[in-house]
Amino acid sequence: MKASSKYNPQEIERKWQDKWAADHLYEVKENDPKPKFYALTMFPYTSGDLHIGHWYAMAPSDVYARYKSMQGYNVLHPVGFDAFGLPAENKAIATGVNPAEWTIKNVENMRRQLRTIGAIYDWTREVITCLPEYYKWTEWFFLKLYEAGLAYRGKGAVNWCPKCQTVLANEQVVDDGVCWRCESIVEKKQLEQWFFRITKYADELLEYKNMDWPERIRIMQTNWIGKSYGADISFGLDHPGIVEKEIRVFTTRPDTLFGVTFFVLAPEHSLVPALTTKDRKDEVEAYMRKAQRQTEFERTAAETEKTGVFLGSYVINRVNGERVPIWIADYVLPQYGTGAVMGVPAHDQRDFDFAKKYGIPIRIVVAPYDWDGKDLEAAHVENGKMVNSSKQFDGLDSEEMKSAICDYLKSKGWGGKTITYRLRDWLISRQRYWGAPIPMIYCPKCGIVPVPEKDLPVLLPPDVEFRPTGESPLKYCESFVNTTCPKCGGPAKRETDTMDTFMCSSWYFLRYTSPGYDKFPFEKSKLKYWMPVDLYTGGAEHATMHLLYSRFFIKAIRDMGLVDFDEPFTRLFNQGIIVFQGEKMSKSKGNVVTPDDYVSDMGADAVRVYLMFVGPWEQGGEWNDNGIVGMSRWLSRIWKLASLDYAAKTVDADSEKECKRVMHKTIKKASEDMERFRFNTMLAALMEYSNLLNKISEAGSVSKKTWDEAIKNLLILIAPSAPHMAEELWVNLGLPYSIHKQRWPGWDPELATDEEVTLVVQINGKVRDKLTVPASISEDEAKKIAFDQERVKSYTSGKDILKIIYVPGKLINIVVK
RNA sequence: GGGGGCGUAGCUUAAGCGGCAAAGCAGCGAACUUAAAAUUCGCUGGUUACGGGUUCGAGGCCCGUCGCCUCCA
Repeated sequence: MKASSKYNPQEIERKWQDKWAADHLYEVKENDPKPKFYALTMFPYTSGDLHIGHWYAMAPSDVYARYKSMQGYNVLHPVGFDAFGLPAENKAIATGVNPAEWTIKNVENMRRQLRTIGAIYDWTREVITCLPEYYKWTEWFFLKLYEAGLAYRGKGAVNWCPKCQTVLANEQVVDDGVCWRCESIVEKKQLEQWFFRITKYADELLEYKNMDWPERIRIMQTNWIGKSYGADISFGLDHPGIVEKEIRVFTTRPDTLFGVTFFVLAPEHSLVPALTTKDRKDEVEAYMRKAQRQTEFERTAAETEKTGVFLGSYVINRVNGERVPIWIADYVLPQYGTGAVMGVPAHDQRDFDFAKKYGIPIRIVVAPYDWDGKDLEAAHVENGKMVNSSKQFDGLDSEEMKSAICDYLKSKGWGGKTITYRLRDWLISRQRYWGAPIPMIYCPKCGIVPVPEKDLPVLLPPDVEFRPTGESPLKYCESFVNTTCPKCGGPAKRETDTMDTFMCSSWYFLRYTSPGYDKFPFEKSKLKYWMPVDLYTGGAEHATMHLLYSRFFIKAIRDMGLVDFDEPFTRLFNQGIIVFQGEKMSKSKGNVVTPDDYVSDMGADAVRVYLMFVGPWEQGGEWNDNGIVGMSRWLSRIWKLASLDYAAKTVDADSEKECKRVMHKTIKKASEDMERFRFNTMLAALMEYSNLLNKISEAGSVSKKTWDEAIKNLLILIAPSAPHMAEELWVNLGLPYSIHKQRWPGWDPELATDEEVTLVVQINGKVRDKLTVPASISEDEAKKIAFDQERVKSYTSGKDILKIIYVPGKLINIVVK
């Protein structure tokens, strides 16, 4: 039984992975009397290699899933691959290798790497989004969204990435206006594209119904949706040669309407050429060209100086009949609101700077409550009392003014209260090959016709030519493009754009519930059993992309009657980032840590345990080669402890008690830390526990029975974290296979509390003595003992005792003078 | 510029309520060894970023400064 005295992870890890698989130990069934728990980790993109970041996402979530399973839940913890996407296609363009081949090869490698983690993945449920059996249903969902009026074709200024040769959704343009994937500067293009009507759900997306999500992510989504209350206001236009008689603006500050002293259009605004007077023409055109060259970020950043040009013409502020000069300025963007804003320098800092620069009057209409009548040094953006706004409104508080002016505008037909959102509809067309085809047909007679359901999937043609220009090969694939109209049977052309891969990831968690089902995207009864996801873990970078899209998707199909819940992910948790040498790991910096070497060297259990120990999971941590060695040594010490032939020598009651007490304390601590994902502190507690057991083993101070129980619990507590080692030691002790089917232990609160405590005695806040007393000691008794101490007497004799502070179980502080 | 978070031993992190500043690694020493590695035992290591305040008592609370991260503009 004690044959293998040395910890040899290479040998046992492989052995148990094979045995668990052969025994179908982790395959999950729905007909289980235990309560269900769906623990999901964001599936990886098929980049080809599993790096340490993947491990950091997957190993701790596996620990938690295992813990839930030992607690008596029927746990679904699946894995799959996000397999469509640009890198595969770029590879094809560069090297000629087929994207499907490249991807599947990567899947195979990553699958092999994933198996080394030793997770409880049920591999029978694996999902790969680029396989026809999966993307058939992605297309099917597109058709359903189209039928529901949630997918439409629209024209607009879109984000175009010149390097990826495709359009991007707003969410996919990050930081300084660059592509989220390749960091090229994004350009604007006018194109016809497919959109999903996510804005229809803007309000419901702000509800976060029954969602236990980090505040941070909710704030990011709320900011992204950007609901703002304000007013829509019409300004009069009377210009020879222009049919329009008004320009409308949106503002969140209708209360400042009487303070308007200039009016700004985006340089791209369609009325700009007509509104430009002859003498201003050259200057205006030069300015428009300059604006075009700048990125959105450069134009709107707070640091860049605001510039503009007067057009020479005017709008009418209807509430006071004033002629307001029209300017163009690059800080106004055509795609936000109406591409026009009213300039109120007294109450908006950007407008203030602009007015100062060009000598435009600054008129105060919202007076600060303590205003002395002097000019402002900076814009007054807070509330105040209305002035200079006609008799009807002067004296109102600016908050009251907001609704008063809106009512007034409405009564005159000049506008009124309105709500706007920053959120735009989700642009899902991609001019690329490696994605799920959009199942639509263009017929010269019938127009846009959806592919009938029975003809799904629209398959990607395997034999296409990848051009170095980056253009989609589908456009030039005759056999793909040319088809017949399902309505009239005449010749027609297929849509050659494919779907944004975020569409694939908006429903993959549904597919895990019904592996291989071919009549529908999921089996309704199984979906009903598992969904919603109880715990979803992954990186925070998906806050306004994947996580928002998935929420929209579920709401959309709920309204079609396909599911009966409102939100896909009940609890969300974001792990932090593992850095190396103080920097985020990236291929370009060449500081990527590959887990494979560490796994073959020290074992998967050591890597798992180390990643759990580097810091709180949500915070991430620093990868350090020395650190993992320490963890590996600790596992070796546990190996030794659990393998040694324990013999009781001098059994004493105190040691027995202490052993049991620490055991119960450790169970308590480990359970509580598990619930909070504080794996690092859980392991610290397990270390202290194993250190104690080590001392006991040398002294032989507890009975064999107590020892066996202590070791048994140690192994169970470490089983989720180091599953291979725990299983091997468990079986070696002759205990019934498998440790992973054992119940997580409970603790006895009475046994977990200390019988004796150390009471600190302070004089004037300084520690002067320490007493060991029974935990149940009364206040009077404690004080009496404290004052009996010689050390205490030496500090108190001859002095006045002003105050005694007693904190039960902690300290006595005697204040003397 | 605004919101949020963080700053504790050389490194990575602990200290639910304000109440003994801890652990792992690294470092040093010892045992074992011909020697080393490995292992075991022991030790060292602190102005809790800085400056003020509240309190009997502050790593924690309040105010200010500096540095880093993050979201928004």
